[in-house]
Order: sequence, then structure tokens, then C-alpha cells
Amino acid sequence: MTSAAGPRPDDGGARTAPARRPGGRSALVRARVLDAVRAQLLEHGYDELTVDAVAARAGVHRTTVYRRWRDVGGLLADVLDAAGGDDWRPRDTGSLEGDLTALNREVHQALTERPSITAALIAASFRSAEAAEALRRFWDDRYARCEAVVDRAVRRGEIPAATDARRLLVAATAPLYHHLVLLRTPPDPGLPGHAARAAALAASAGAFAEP
Amino acid sequence: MTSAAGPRPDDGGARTAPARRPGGRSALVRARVLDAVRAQLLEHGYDELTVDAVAARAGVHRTTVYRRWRDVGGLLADVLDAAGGDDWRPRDTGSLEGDLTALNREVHQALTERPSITAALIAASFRSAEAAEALRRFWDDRYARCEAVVDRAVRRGEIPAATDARRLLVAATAPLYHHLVLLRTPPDPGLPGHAARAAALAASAGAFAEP
DNA sequence: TCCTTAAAGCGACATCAGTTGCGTTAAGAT
DNA sequence: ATCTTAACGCAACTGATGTCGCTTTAAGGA
Repeated sequence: MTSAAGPRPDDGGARTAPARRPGGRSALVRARVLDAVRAQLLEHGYDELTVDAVAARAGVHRTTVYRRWRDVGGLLADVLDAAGGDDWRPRDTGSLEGDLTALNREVHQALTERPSITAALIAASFRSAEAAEALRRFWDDRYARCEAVVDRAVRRGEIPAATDARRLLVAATAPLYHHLVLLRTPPDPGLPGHAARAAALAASAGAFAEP
Repeated sequence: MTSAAGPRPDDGGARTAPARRPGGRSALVRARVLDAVRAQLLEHGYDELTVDAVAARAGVHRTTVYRRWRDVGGLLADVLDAAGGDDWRPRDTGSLEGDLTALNREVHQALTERPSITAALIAASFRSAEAAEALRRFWDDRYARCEAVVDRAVRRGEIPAATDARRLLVAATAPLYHHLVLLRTPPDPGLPGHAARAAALAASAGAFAEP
């Protein structure tokens, strides 16, 4: 799947090509709407991110947005998918703890900056199945890329070869999400480092080794 | 603060007692409404938990609910506060990893049962400041009680005496919330044990020791 | 250039969350 | 027993969200 541009009424079979038109007005409208979503989010935050506001800002009719994106969650999902195809890679600092700390600092930044698109998407994921799916895809992609961090640590001999990369990565990052998203404790600049160090220690002790 | 029964228009000074009436009809209405919230949540889940449905079910007028609880978040906050004064204590299994595993199993249960009041409250906390506050209070209380687990482990000599209890407890439980609430991965019965073991290992390696 | 039709525009409508003003009931004090 | 007034009942209203049927525009193929 590439860029999700809204509901796609399935061709049904292999007849004559059903003539999609993703190149002209549709694409222009989509670009204007997604730009409006980003701008509205940056200027007024998630609370004022309504379909009406986005449509007005994009100079597009309300029903157009409702038909193509269904709701705010659908809009955010499309924004996220559009931004997901970037070339992000985890930093290489030379040590597992360093890599995890750098990663955690990025997560910390993404969750505490105001306004935070990530935080908005998390909030939206509790109201919209589309947003929830997009977020799941996004995180799945990010964690997959982060497995490189674990591979490097294994190659350096820091941790066992049979280490479960996902479990290690979740152990390192989960405390950040827990504090900043769920517990809503005031941001602690030491948190990224602490969580990274704890996960790295557990990993080198074989806590994430497969049976 | 005891049981929050709605807005309390501050006496302002020490005049004659302003004559609250928390013992009669008010209390009856509150009990009926909170019962209705629990019943509605159990039968139809969070999505159908509206102020109107609760009011109808409680045999009370809509405006009464709006005035006393403001919104669904306020209702859930009151339910949680009412249920927060229980006598819950973490189990004592004889080892840190055992205690954390038992704890994690309870968290896992609370988050995966359908319907889950905890999950409903988390969802509500993104829409209602009152629900967010109630949830914060609830978790703060629970984590405070769980510090007993860490104290016991210190006394047994499993972990350093200077261990930061909160950080250890968050490290143990956060992966559960991350998987079940945010990542929405399918429930893994091994997860409570895995996360507990990793946190216990990190703790014994001194990962949560104070400087 | 012309034709077909997907997608956008438009306004009317439906629904629901939440508010307001006012009358009614009954808790608790005298 | 009587009085005061907090809390509840009631209905009408506002505003935002989301839908529907129809018309208009223009993309892309002939």
C-alpha cells in the first residue's frame, strides 16, 4: 500500500480499468486538505482540529472532506501515512545505551513539543479506527527500523545473539510513553537516559534472550 | 478530599454553615447515577456511554447529570474515586520477580477484559480533564501501595537499598500498557512474566539505584 | 474535440452534546 | 409544624457533527 487517499471502492474484478483519477483535481484537493490539517494542528492544536475548520482552511467543501476522509481520525491517518515514507534511521552512537538514549530523546521530543502531532494522533486513535491503524503501522515501521540498533549491539558482543529486538526496544521506550502519555507526570530530562540504561542493563543480563 | 460529589461552590468565608445536604436525595441520586454508569459500561461498553443513556437508565433528568458531573469524563472520574478507596494490596509471592509478575497479571487482566473500565477511563482521559485527573490520582495511589514490593525486595537483599521504587515499578508495568493500550498488539500471555523478569534483572543490576 | 463519469460543490436535514431559565420538590434547620 | 433554599425536573434553545440527494465541474479516454 502506498499513500492512502481515502475510500477505494474496489474494482470487484479484472474488467476494463475503472479509470481512477489520482493525478488531477483529486490530488490537488488532497494536498490542500492535508496542508490545512498540518497548519491547523500547528496553530490551534488538536482540540480545534475539526473537519469544518480544515475544510474552510483548505477552501474545500465540508462534504468533500467527510466523503474522502470520514472524520478527523481519517485526516490524521492520511497525514501520518504521507509522512511515514521518510528516510528516518536510528542514530549510531557506538554503544547500545547510547543508541537507546538517542532514540528516547527523539521520542521525548516528539511527545513534549507543543503542539505534538504524535500526541494528537494518539488522542485521535481512541476515537477513530483509521487513526489507530495508521498509528499501529507507523510504530511497527519505526520499531522495525530500530532493530538495527539491536543488531549492532549483538555484533559488538554487548548482548546475547538470541536477543528479542522488539522486546528490548519496547522495554527501553515504553516508560517514556507511560509517563508522558498516560501518567502525565511533568517531563523529566533524565528520563530518556534512565530508561535506556535500564533496558541496556537488562539486555546484557540476558533478560530478552529467546528460549 | 473524600468522595467528590460534584462542584462545590466554596463557602467563601466562615459565615453561618451554608447547609450542604449530602445525606438525602442527593446521595440517592448519586448512587443511582453511578450504578447506571457501571451497568451501562458493562452492557454496552464505552462507545455507548453517553450522558443521556446514563440519565435515562438512572431514572434521572439529563440536566441533573450535566450539572453535577459535567460530562462522561466526570462520571467516570467519580466512579473511579468511589472505587479507589478499596483495600487493594500487591501480593507477596516471596520474590521480586514473582511479585512483579503477579502485579503485571492483574494489569493485563484489567486491560484485556471486555469491557474494561480501565481502558474506558484511559480513553476518556483524552477528552476530559476530570477523568485525566482521576486516573492520575488512581495510578499514583496504586504505585504508592506497590512500593511495598520494592521494600520487601530490598529487605531480602535482592536489589540495592537505594533503588528508586517508582522507576522500577514503571519499568515493569509500562511495557504492558504500551502493548495493550498504544501499540494494540494482540494479547500475549507471556508478556506479564517477561516484563517482570526484565525489570527485576535490571533492578538487581543496579539500574534503578539513586546516585 | 467530444463524452463519460468520478469527484467536488451545494444546501437541506438529522442527530446529539451541552446550556439556560424557570418552576417544583424535599432536606434540614428553627 | 413551618420556612428556606439546594438540588432536581422540565422544556426550549444553541452549536457542532455528520448525512443525503441533487447539481456542477473537469480528468482522462476516444
